Amino acid sequence: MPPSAAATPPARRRTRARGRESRQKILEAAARVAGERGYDGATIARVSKESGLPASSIYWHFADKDALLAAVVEASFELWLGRVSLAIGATAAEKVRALSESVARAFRESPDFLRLGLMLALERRSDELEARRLYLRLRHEALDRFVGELLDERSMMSVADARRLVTYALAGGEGILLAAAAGDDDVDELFALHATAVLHLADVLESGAAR
Amino acid sequence: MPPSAAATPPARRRTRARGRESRQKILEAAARVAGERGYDGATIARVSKESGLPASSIYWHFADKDALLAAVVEASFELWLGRVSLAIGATAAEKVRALSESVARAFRESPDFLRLGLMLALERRSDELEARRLYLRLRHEALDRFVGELLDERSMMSVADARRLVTYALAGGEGILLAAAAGDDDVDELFALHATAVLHLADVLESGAAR
Amino acid sequence: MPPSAAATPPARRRTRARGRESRQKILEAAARVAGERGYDGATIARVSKESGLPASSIYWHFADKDALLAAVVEASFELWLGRVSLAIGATAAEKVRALSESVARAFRESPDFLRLGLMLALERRSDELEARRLYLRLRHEALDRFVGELLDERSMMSVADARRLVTYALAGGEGILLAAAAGDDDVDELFALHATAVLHLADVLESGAAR
Amino acid sequence: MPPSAAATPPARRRTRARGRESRQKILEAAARVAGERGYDGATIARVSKESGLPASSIYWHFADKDALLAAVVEASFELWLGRVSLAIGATAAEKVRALSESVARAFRESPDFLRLGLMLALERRSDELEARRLYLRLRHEALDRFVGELLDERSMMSVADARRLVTYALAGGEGILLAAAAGDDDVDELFALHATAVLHLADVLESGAAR
DNA sequence: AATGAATGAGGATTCATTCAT
DNA sequence: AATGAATGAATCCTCATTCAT
Repeated sequence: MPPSAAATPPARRRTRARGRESRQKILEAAARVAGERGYDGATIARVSKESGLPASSIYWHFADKDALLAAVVEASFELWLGRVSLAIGATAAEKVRALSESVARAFRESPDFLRLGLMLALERRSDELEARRLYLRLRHEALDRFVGELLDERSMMSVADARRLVTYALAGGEGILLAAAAGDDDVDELFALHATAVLHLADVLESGAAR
Repeated sequence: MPPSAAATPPARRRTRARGRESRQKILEAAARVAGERGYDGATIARVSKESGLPASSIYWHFADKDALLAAVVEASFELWLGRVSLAIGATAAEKVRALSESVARAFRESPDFLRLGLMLALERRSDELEARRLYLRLRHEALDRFVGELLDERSMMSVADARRLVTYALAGGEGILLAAAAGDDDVDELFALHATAVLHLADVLESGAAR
Repeated sequence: MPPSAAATPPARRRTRARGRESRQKILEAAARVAGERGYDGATIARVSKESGLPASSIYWHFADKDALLAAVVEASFELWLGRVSLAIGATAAEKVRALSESVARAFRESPDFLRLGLMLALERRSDELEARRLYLRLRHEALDRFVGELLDERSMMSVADARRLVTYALAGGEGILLAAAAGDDDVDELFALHATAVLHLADVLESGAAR
Repeated sequence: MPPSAAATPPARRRTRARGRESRQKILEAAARVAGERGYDGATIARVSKESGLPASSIYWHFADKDALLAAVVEASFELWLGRVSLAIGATAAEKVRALSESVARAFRESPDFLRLGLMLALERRSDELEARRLYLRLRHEALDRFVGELLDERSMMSVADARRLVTYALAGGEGILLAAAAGDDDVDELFALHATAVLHLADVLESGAAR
């Protein structure tokens, strides 16, 4: 049924500006909804209600639902990456510790976006989703960047090992996020354990005795 | 209304038996579909086509979609738990190693069911899903059982620490499953790293220096 | 879904007796349900749940839904008519008064059945309902009987006038039932007014000045 | 997404206007169908076919079936009330007679809408219907208005008596409508009797001898 | 005398999307 | 830069009914 005109029609401003604003509102609403109910659950109607804009307006800003969610993924990922401070430190141990910590922080700060990402990763449908493809690509790129940061100097770890380590560090973080979603609430302790584990693995890998 | 005479009295139990069979077919079809496309993607129409039974027949066996998926979760979980062989071993280290290994095996063998579980865990909708609730409860119970197995003798680990360790072991496994879904394909290596990490954490926790 | 076997399977008794019993239970359940929600709302599933018998058992006792509701109408009408004591009295006035009173009583005592009747009367579907036809026929017959009772002696009223009077008496009662359903709760007062009105009309009609 | 240039600026307000039109068409179709087959019988599919608009369009204009039928009730009631000309007259008798007549006329002219109303009034389901609630409320308001018209000058009747009288007048009309639906076809004569009866009751009530 | 199981048709409602303005 | 209105396909689920046992 017609959405019965919620807010007051705001004084006609710069149309361009309004445009950006609306787009932003839609993106935020979509991020919220998709973070809560996944790709399928993020219906256009729900995004419309949440953003206050009619469904047809969403289609003015985005080609279709897939494009909208891809845009959400892109924007959110950017924000998230920004939050993951670079792993700085003189020794490898320091760098690994810094990496662990920043991952933990980033996970604790953007649970909504990450939940969406994980849901997208789990999807297995035949019609490939652009949003999913993009998430996986960005995740991959982030992983590469972390590897680079870990290695840039004379490290005793091989590239392959560094990649393994970073992959494990990330996967562990995601697993903890999942455990949190499943109700295991001592997330902080889990992250602490994870840090210990990753440090140990770094040690092992560096000393060459790797797996 | 009443027929004039009695019918032929032959071969009893046909419909009864067929009922069980159909129920099973539906359950299997639903498990397959839901493992692939999640709760929302597991439409009744899809399950109907996959199982060969009309949609209305599905409703004879299950109250609604939620009850169907809850039944899937229950049956699959049972199967899965059966696959996780008990963690036997004399020393704590042996038991931890056995635990790691069986978790790894179980994860590699039932990826479909676990994917469904992870998707359910990530859902965050207002209308609570019975299927989700059940999955979380069963996961919790399994965790408890693992803790019990780890502790039953004179262990130097506190109950709390054992729970932490098991939770981390499980979360890590789930994270690796996720990483696999995200395209990191060296799953075996990740599980190897995970085993090393869990063993190390067990050591740390046992020596009392627990965080 | 399968109704999960509610009551204990009662000790196998005379099958014939059980048959009548079941039929009765179904009839009562159907009367209740149909009195509450009308013909369309009286679904076989609802009657099944209310009676405790499976839907297929209902079809063993009744050819189809229409036949079931027709049986309900027949049985209920009989009961109802039994409650309307004959209009006895020496003078016409006394008889009219007796008629009014017994109608009022009967209406107050069988509201469920009467509601069903009124709903059936209001139906206007192309596929004629047997239940509806039967109700209308029985109502007509009851009306005739009342007319007969009013007239059997040397009355000054013409047959046509008596029929008019009885029709009005009945319609008024039905209207009051409706008003009650609509929330006008002083039903007793309305029946009192109605009695006064009918008596007056009897007077008018008898004195020949009838319209 | 944004087209490169502006479109031609001609003839505004077409879709807007069509919207009202469609809504009206749906409302009319629904009134027709519901008047014929009641609430349950008024399926969305039927209304869709009758109105010429697809089912999904009906849901653009109305939240759900209940809201649609409530809108039907509201619109029809308004029309109906408009038809019941005010009860004017110098003496009470004249006013009562005018009331009777206008009620009779209104009943004869809007049988479809009234049948729907009566069916709604008779419903007794657990999930309360908004359409039913609205009908009852409007009927109540109309009753109040009639009472007001009957009383506004120095009348010898108490408010309570006036209310009784009006309630009886209305209930009688409804009963006659029902009798008509049940096949008693001398509706005009019944209304004549009813007028006589109501007039007499007014007399009785005014002379203070009220029951 | 019953009943588990099945089924096609139809129930209300929501979906993503389009189009004229 | 938007948005009211529309729409066909799909959603979940219920319907009356049948049939083998």
